[in-house]
Amino acid sequence: MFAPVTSKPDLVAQEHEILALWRERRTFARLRAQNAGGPRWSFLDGPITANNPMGVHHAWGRTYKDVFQRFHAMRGEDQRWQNGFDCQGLWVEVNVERDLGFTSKRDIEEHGIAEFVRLCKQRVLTFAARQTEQSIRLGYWMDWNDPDELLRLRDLLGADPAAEATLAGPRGPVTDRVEMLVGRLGMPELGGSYFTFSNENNDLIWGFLAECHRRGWLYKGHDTMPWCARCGTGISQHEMTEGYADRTDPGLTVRFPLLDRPGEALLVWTTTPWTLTSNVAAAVGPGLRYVKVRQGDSIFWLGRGTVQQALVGPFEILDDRAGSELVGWRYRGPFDELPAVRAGFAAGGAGGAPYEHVVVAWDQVGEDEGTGIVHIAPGCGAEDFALGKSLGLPMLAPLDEGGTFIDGFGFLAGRDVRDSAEPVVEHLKHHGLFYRLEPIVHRYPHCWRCGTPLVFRLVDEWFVSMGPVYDVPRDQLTRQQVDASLRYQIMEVVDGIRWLPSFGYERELDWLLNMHDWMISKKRYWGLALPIYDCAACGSFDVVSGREELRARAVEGWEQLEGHTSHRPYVDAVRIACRACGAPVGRIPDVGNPWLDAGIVPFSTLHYREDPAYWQEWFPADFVTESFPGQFRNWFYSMLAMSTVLRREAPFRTIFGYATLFGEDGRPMHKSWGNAIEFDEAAERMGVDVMRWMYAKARPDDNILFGWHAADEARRELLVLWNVYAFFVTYARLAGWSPGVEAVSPPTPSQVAGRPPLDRWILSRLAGLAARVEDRLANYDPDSAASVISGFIDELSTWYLRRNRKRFSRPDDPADRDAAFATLHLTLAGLVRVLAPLLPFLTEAMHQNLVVAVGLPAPESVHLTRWPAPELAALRDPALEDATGLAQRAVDLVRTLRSQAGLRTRQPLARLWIALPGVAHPDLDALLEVIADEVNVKDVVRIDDESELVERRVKPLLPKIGRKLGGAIPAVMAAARAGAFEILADGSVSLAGVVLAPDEVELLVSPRPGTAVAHDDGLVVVIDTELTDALRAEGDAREIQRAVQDLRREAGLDLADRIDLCLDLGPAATAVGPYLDAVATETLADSVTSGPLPAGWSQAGVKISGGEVAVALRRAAPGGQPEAAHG
RNA sequence: GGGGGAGUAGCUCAGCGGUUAGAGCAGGCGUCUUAUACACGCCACGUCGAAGGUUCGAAUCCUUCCUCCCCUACCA
Repeated sequence: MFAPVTSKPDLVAQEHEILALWRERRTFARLRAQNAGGPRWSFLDGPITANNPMGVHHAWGRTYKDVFQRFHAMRGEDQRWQNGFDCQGLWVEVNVERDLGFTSKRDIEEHGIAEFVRLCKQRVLTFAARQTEQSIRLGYWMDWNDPDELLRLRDLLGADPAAEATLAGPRGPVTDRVEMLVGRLGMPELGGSYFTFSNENNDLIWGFLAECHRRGWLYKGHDTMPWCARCGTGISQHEMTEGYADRTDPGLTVRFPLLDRPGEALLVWTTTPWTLTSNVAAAVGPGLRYVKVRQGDSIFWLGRGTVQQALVGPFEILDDRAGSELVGWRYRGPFDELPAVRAGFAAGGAGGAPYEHVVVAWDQVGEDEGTGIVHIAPGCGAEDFALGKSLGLPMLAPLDEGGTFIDGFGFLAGRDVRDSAEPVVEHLKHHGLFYRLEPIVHRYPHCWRCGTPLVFRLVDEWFVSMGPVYDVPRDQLTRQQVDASLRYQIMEVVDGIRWLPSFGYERELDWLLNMHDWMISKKRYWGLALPIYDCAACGSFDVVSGREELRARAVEGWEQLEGHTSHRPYVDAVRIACRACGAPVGRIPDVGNPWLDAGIVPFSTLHYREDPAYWQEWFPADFVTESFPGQFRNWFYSMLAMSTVLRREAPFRTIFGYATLFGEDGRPMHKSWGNAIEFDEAAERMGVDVMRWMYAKARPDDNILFGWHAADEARRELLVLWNVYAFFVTYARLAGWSPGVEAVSPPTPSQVAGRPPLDRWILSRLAGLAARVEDRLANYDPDSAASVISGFIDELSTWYLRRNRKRFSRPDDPADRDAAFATLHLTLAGLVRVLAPLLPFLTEAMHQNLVVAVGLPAPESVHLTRWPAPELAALRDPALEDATGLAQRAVDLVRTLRSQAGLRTRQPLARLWIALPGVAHPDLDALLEVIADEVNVKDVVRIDDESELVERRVKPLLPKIGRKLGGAIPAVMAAARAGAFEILADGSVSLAGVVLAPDEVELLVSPRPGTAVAHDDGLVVVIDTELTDALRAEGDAREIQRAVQDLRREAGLDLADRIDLCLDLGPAATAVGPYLDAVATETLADSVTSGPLPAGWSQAGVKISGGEVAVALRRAAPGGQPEAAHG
């Protein structure tokens, strides 16, 4: 017997029950065991940063991951089920700093790097545990670590990283030092999620870098890079994605007095006053015109095209020269008295001779902004650096890592660059160099992590060369050219990948073509220790390929690393002998760009090094998916680059990208905007199946607008399904119906041949659904799968069930009733399997009741069943589906007609005529009865010739005749609309003085007003609107019945309660009398009496055609009627 | 700054040469229903961002402009 089902389910409570059920029965472990050894489907998880609780935007991607994994599991495919956590890098550092109240790198060093790194590891474990719990709540099936164990490990790490501890692994307990256990997480002996801080991950990155070095692609660059003063690190081009934001800066115009032209000065504009301290040149455009102007006592030089924007107040033009004539003029710099400037100029530029400020030519100079004369500080700007390098100018670098002016910069020394604008301006004013200051708003790069505006700083960083860009199309490159350029090799790999949506392919290629070399170093603490050994003695450098090599080559400090993971500070202690000169050399202090950590995952997690056979089996991944904004230059890129270097092949076959999640108002979720929804809150208020349904239905390449209203909409849809299920269970319980064994064996067409056409129809639709959804999911098209399912639920509810409702509640034909139950049961049980990957909880709840609770010999979880399409395939009957579709449309047409004629459906009609030209199907007669029943018509008459019921129209086909007729078109169209045409014998049409060939027009039929409606297939329906007294009386009886049913509900009666009924019919009594038996049956009335209504009964009035009628009822005394209760 | 996309009903969007511009949601009215949750029917003259142009015909193609979004960038 099925367990009772409420029509108002508590989905959230139910989800918690299902989670407990899965835990208790170890359902996921059984699924893995069941599929072990099956054909492989390799999914590679993009690691989620374990730095905060997961958000609803993560839940979107994780829903996709779970849907596809569950789907492939239902096809019997073996999978790895490994989640990943991204662990290293600035994300974590910034939060740990914040927790500790740190504001600079000095704070970290004073606190101790070892302790800081340990806190970073602990933070990762904290949020890995948290995200694990949340993911489990989402129904995301993965080989999760026990979150409590992760937290225990975190606490042990905090207590004593060197202590021994034991973890339970899939192959038995593993004992090691706590720190090393943390480093071994995700390895086969421990199982569970992979962590990018793992020993294996870091070691394989060393191998990758060593390989880059072996090929000569790794180098140290000396350049001005964008730099975050707060984080104390360079920002690579890869990280600039979300780094630009509008910012207001001082737009400062200053005077550079000319040494050889007394009283004259260059006017120079800058938005970064601090860089004036390091000015070495002023650049003019050699092709631009420059003018000398007088303003009061002052004489300035500036670009002719800039005088309006740059000058304040009246001026007089005294001279006009080409920029090239200004080149070589000497001027006095704004900060010449600073020791650092004097020293730098004395040392000179590339030539070594002492240097003076001078005007130089630069073809990049424009006149759109500023004064047409550009202040050049090669130590403070990327383009300045390039220019300075080409001209051999001296370079002044005023800032240290923390963005503080270094010694030698006088009154600015020790001052933070972010607070330097005002003192610089004061200094200029004091020295008479100030001209003008006004704020300017412009796009300026900011640190992607902490939001601090970046400065440009002269630094040494390490790069992986992407190779040359050739000035020819890709298909004209030679083999040698490609072999010499990593970027083109990656492009070749990209060619072999399926990109969804397809524009991803173009975008990735575009990025690859335009990207700069990959800056991999970060002057930070928590991250991959770059295995680069840069020898100060001889200037050569070496890259160590792994921890084993380091051990073998260590000449000192190994004992300090022993027992620790290869992180700072312990790894910094090790020195090796320089291969070139033999001197002991230590590691550079830099850590790695975090995308190295995620990019190596196709190798590290698949045991590339330790188990090549395993790697061969699972590489490349069949599928990866992440949100695409930003990932083209991050995870996608780093995986592609690393796989290309190591193997020159694609690390994944299909990549599925999806867009961005916003709040319901279309803006990014933001706590202070009130549109943010936390994952936990969403899960416990809307339920995760509702969330998953929203995600599944969203178009992946569109942004999703997530909110409570959207959730209500999704929930309503799920409740339609739930209500079908609740209906089924309610009536099956009332009827005492249970499914037989045949309910779980694939039904054959002959088994269902005797059932009514609508039964066979819904089963055919189900079979089609399973096939279609399989096709969609196999092609990574989840939204289309969801909408197909949506359509099916709709027709199951509003057509199949609506039409067949009575069959479930009537005992008069038990065979038919059982057929209805069996059909609906099979349909629901099958639908649940098709939906299982998308809605794991709702479907499991239904499966438990529909299949498991009644003892059917089937898997104990819907997620252990196989994809149902193959076993259902034989039930497909396209011809029946077509015929039924026609009937559905006919019903729609009749409803429209009734509505137009003011005849409610409750009022029976004598007959309708229907024309079905050319339709023949063995079930047609039965379907016509379905129509008659649905629209409450006594008799359906099929006619072949609809000509008397319709009028003809002609529709000229404009695309065909447009060119030919030209200006005559308006007249032709008007004639067609007016019906002023003649159909000639050969089928051509004459109108408005023109004859159109048969293939130039379309002949249509349309209803004569007030009678019928034609449909596109030539389907025509007409109703007989004439009402006889008998029809009216029957309609009245139905009206009374409706009133009684409403009254039952008002009185709070149960579905099966029997009643005593009393009617005060008045003059209508005679006419309605013959139909009262039927009313009694439908309303479960044991007795029907007439006359004045008894006091104390529930009462109501109802209008019928014959006047006003009053009804009253009460619950009948139990046992008053021997007949068994039936709905 | 460069490149791309988009501006259509209150909201989300479809239509992308064919004369009467559609759908879903929200709203209004009605119908059906002891599955009370729905569903169905009807209701949209909206300057199709603005202005020009091409055409028999423009939301659709072209030009200019306005607004927004995305990608991209070393601009002072």
